[in-house]
Amino acid sequence: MDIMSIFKEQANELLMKFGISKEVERAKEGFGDFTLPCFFLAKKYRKNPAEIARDIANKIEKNEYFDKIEAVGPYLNFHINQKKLSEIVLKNTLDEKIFQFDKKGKVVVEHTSANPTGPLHVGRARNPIIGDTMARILKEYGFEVETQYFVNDAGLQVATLLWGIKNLRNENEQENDTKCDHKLVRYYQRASKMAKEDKIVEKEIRETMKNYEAGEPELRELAKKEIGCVLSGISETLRRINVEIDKYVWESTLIPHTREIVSKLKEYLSEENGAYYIDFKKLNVKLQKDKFYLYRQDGTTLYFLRDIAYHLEKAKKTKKIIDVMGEDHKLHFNALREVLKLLDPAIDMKALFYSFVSLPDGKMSTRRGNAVYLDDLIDEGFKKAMEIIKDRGYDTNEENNIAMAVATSAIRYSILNVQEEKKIVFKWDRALSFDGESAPFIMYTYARAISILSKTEWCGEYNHEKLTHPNEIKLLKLLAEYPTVVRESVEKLSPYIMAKYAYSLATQFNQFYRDCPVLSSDLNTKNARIALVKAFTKVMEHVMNNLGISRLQKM
RNA sequence: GGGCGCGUGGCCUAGCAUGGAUAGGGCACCAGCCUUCUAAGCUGGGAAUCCCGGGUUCAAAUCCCGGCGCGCCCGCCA
Repeated sequence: MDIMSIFKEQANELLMKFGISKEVERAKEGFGDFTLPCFFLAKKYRKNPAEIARDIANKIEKNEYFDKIEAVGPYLNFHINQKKLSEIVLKNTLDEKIFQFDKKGKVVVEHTSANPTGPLHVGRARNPIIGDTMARILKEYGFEVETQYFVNDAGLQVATLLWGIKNLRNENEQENDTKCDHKLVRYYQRASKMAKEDKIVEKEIRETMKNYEAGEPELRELAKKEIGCVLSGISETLRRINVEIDKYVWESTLIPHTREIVSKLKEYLSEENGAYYIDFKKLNVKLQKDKFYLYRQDGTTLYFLRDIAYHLEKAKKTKKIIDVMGEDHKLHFNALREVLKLLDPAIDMKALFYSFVSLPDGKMSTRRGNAVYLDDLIDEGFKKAMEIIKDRGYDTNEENNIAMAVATSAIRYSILNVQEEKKIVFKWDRALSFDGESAPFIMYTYARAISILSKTEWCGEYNHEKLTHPNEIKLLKLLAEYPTVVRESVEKLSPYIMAKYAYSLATQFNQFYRDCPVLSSDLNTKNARIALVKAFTKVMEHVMNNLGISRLQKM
């Protein structure tokens, strides 16, 4: 239930009586709640906007939803009736109607899909954090969400890893890392370096890829074991930052379907030295390039083809598909969408693109070995949090829980708090910020609220008219925004809208906390304030859940 | 060279879609606030040519055109 729109519609209705169909806008802080800038009426009435605003303000009928409708210069400002506001917000939040959204059917959200050649690094981490958060918000909005990870076990990168494991691993080598992703990445790094310098190695890797696609049992076995192991390392890291993937789809399982798909695309195909590509000139689609290769000269499949097969597979489940991808995939995605349009016109594909996370001195790359691993960042955050809480009298178990929750939530938030299309330059102190606009700030605020509730018994009754302090009213208004925030995050496919909301909600609660004592107030005020704190914790729980930020009762 | 995205105090960031009222936050810095619901908090302060130049408009950070800078893409890699 969208509470703010109830008030907005009331305002629009009042204006309809003047023949004004332009909708009111949200007013700036200090100018009421909604406003109608009257400039656009100036020509029609041949009067200056301020005069028009004044005229309307004099004639307009108020109703129970508004206290005051006044002209301020050329603006007509609407002030919401506070009692009506507190009544509606408290009631609908406490009985959870504010969290009810229409059911919207299935959607597949693909995210992360990092090559299983090594540990997740901080550059890659933007994908699961944005993807998982988007999936959570879609769920909240009423979608039935399935998240998927496309496991690239068929391409050149993975063949490089397999070749490396087969040829470079020896029993004398110390493999101190306990996680496979960290243990095996060295072979990938060495093998790709060798392939660059040595034509024979490169040829062998291509041979490996070919044999793997052809289904050679020994290689299949090796891949299943070792890639599976790297992947379990990656998913363990993901779990540490509260990311759970519903389904892993291995690329190699799709290769058998590719022949059939290609036969349907025959009329758009061209051949060059035995390699096949889709010619976008034949599709009459203008992209930055025309040739999208499906098969190599040696007959092995290419990512573009496998991705077509994968998306058709997704489309069997639902036509609504959302891909979370780095901005480097934009051209690929546009081409993919065009091809899928031919194969299944009902497919509704959307993409959430994000820009890269780089290091101050340039790109992060597993292959080049200059990446900051996500596991290391989490460990570092854990240490930092431990340092802060070690003298606060928690037992070891609690300490570990709190420090881990703080570290992982802080990392998630530092990514989510930036608009997706802005690039991020990684800095340790920024990624692990615990003050100001950060997850720990939000978690701390929540813990404060919980602490109040834990110190009192509440009868469940309240008189909403007791809430009159400006910081009570502001908090109520912000709570009322929740459904709008969810909807906007979904419509714009932008989790950061939710992240910004979490911060403003926490900030506003802290203002309330400072000015409006709960437990020491007279009984009626106390009960109303408890209701408000309760409402706040309910909304905040949903917000934190949307963002994948852990909730702590104490910290 | 072409395409896409970004450019806001020392650093980071919101606002830009749908032009409007003092450009909102955070970090860092300075000065304050813990005998009263958790100081990971709160209050106050200094700090901005909204990349540059044109244009549209009563009004431009926001729209249009032209530059500049940065990132990404233009692979029989993914």
